Amino acid sequence: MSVESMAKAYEPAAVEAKWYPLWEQRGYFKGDPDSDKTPYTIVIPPPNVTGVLTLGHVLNNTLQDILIRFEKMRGREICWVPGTDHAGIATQAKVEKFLQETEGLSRYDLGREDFLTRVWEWKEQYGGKIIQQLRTLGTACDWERERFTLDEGLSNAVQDVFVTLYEKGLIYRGHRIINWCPKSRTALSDEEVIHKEKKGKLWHFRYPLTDGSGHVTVATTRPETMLGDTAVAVHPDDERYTGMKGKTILLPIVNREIPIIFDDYVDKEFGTGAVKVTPAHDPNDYDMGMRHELPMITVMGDDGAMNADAGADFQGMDRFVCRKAVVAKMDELGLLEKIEDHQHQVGYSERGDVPVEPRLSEQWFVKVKPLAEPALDAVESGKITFHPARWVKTYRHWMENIRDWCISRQLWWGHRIPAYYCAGCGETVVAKSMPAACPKCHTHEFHQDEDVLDTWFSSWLWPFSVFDWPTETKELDKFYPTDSLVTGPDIIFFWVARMIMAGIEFMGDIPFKDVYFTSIIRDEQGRKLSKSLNNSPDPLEVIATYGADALRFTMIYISPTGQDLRYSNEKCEIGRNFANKLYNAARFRAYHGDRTDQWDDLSDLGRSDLRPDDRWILARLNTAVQGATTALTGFHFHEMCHSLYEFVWNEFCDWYLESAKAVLNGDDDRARGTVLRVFDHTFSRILRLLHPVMPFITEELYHNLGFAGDEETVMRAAWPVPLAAEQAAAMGADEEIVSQVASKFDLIRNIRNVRSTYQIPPNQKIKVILVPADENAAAFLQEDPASLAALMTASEVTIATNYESSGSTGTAVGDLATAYLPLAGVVDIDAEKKRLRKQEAELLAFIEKAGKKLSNEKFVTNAPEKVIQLERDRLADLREKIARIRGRLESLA
RNA sequence: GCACGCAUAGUUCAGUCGGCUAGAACGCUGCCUUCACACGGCAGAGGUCACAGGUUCGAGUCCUGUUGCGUGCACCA
Repeated sequence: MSVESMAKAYEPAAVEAKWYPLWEQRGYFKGDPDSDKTPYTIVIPPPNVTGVLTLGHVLNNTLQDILIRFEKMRGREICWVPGTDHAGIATQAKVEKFLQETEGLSRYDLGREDFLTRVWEWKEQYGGKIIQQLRTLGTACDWERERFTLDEGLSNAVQDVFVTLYEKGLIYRGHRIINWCPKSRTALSDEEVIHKEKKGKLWHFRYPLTDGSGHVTVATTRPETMLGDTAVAVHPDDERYTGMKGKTILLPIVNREIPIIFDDYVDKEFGTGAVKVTPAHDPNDYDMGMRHELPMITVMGDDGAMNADAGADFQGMDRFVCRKAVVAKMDELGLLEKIEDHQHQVGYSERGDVPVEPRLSEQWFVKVKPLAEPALDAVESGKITFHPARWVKTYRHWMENIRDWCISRQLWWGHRIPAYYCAGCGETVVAKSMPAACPKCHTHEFHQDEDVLDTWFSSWLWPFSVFDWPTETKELDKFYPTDSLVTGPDIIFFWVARMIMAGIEFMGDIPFKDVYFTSIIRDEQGRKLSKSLNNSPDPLEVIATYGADALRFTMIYISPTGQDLRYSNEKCEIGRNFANKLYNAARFRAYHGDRTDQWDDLSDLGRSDLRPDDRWILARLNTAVQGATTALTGFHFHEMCHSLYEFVWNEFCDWYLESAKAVLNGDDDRARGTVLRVFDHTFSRILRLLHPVMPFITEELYHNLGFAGDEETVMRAAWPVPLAAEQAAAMGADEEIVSQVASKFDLIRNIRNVRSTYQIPPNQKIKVILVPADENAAAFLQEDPASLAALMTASEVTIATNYESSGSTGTAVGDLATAYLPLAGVVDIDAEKKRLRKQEAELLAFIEKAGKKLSNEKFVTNAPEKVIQLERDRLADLREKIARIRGRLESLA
């Protein structure tokens, strides 16, 4: 590609639009079950079919894409299965709202069948938007395998599982108190209830004793439930109430006679020590009700309004309206003793965002304890690894205290429960299809259970249902168990734990080996992103402004390990600027001609063929390759981005590229060729290392610089491996060169500092005389004076054993040498002394510290020899350097 | 209440096994349209590693406690 056709700044839009369709068409993302390669599989956490791309998805899917592309380059047969979740409540609510707004119809107007037809229509038209949006991000998903949790195959798996668990006795139907969402009018699982800290009131009511001998004061946060009270409970040891044994209470307003019961559950210290008991509307009261065989009176309907059993005065009232009415009535009756402010936790429906109502009803449950035990063991034993590991504790706590999972939902959108009830005798038959005849009464008439299943009852099967389980497909054989799961810690119970249970139960094997929990994204003020705060940036806009690569890189670069991530759009400048840096390094390369022929393999090059700076960059590249590989295999994405960023920017561009100019702008063709080979070799590796994070620009530049053929891709290039130790040694790309060149850069920096002090224009070339600190330094500096001159912007670099400065001369004291800069008329003796004295003071502080350490006998006797020697060497170096500074100061005096 | 996490430069964060002068980005100061890049370069300023103890030759790092912030779980009506 010609330099002229390359714009000065990188423009990602066209590049990104060009590559994605090519990748997809050429089938680079396809997972082949017949391949001989070791598979590497990821199943996407299926986003809601109603969803649009959020930053959370960007982070999550970028991480998966990094793993997939990394493992593909490492030679694995990759398979990343995408798809969407039917998201029961969310989708049903969304379509209901849509129908209400567009046609003024409710789901009841349409009826179940027609409503479902409309939801499917809606799904076809508007659903799965996010699937298209993910392509914009560059994700290497195997789109031909896209699945939907409500498609035919997955529904089959769901039914199969339901029937199996029922037959094993792990699914049962029971009359229990469950969490009810009055807005969505459905049961919820415990996990779908969010506890919010709320300021409330504690009302103290007087409940008169039936015999007229006084009253008991009860405290409640929920006055409306008193209409369903069937007892008052006190602690058996509470002396205040010992005389109440056998007595009853005449429940005010309702005028129902209810017993006083004695139960350990009651806390004597709280409130008045007496609790009103409403078994149908409180889980604890329900337990007491069961223990004491109390009647259970439901006083509310499914919409949260009071029913007939609440009494004619309250029937039809909303629960919160009724609360006020009951308090007013009690006050009127003179039975309201006092009202206290009370801070407490109120359970809210995750989806409906209204307080949940504990409600007694007939629901289906999964008995999870037997499933949880092996699932806990899989994580504790290390068969499954969590990253970061601390989530294991959270997981363990939940698994050890797990309660049965309420799986029935009073919705229409979802997998219908495969239970059939005989019209004749009421017999329940659980089967994948409507039974032909009742096994008991031989009736042929059945009706299917009206309820559908919790959405998570299909997603927990996702890692194998996407491969058409229970059919024994070759995909299932090849790609299960999957390798890594990337997801948010917020769904560890909803999804991760349950997938582990299902995998072990139905496949007999764990569903994945590693689980990486992503950061939670917050805005700059640390608030969670939410629609209502209007602080959720639209990733598509960000991509349009900065590019997908920039967004991807930035997200990973700024996400701290295992903590929340603070995001703002401006931070995408990090990724954009970095992409631009890479692009311009490529542009620089293009100025200097076509790709070299032997760019990939440098094994013919020996130490003497290479300049110190070439050897240095090859050694640093080795470190970068090792670092990136270790970081990625350990799921340290953030670390990988930081180290590559620094390598590319601070080492490759700031130093190597500048040093290369010394040769490239010269006229030694052989030397030019070698430097270009080293450049091409290093830059091609940089592009490969960065490809998983920044797929578009790396592919573009890999082609532009001729590293890939027309039909090829950087995706199929091998992941870089460090040089073998012998080869690195033969090339002189070793520790010694790294340390020498670091010292050289220190010297150059010192010289630049002098230039800066005297405001020498950056392009003005000056004479530099170097007096090396010792013979090694002298030999090293002699090796490549050209790069020294280039990096110092020197007209002439003289290496001398000593130098008698005369007149106006600046001095730079570095590790390798003292540099003299004859600068006629600009050097200020006082400024010069000041600068040197500052350097002297700094060194002195370190010398004292090191001296103290070494004169400490305990240090010398206890510390490892290596550490002591290091300290001695350091002290010697510091002393040598400070002597040079002092010498110079004397000569200035 | 229980559990987990966090506290390092103005800000957001790195800092591996305890060991060389604690790093980066953004921001800040000065110089520079220089030949890949002003989405840039060069030079620089900026730190009581929350606090108090302890272990150690040596602590940002390990231990104990304190304070502050955050998250998860939990039936206190």
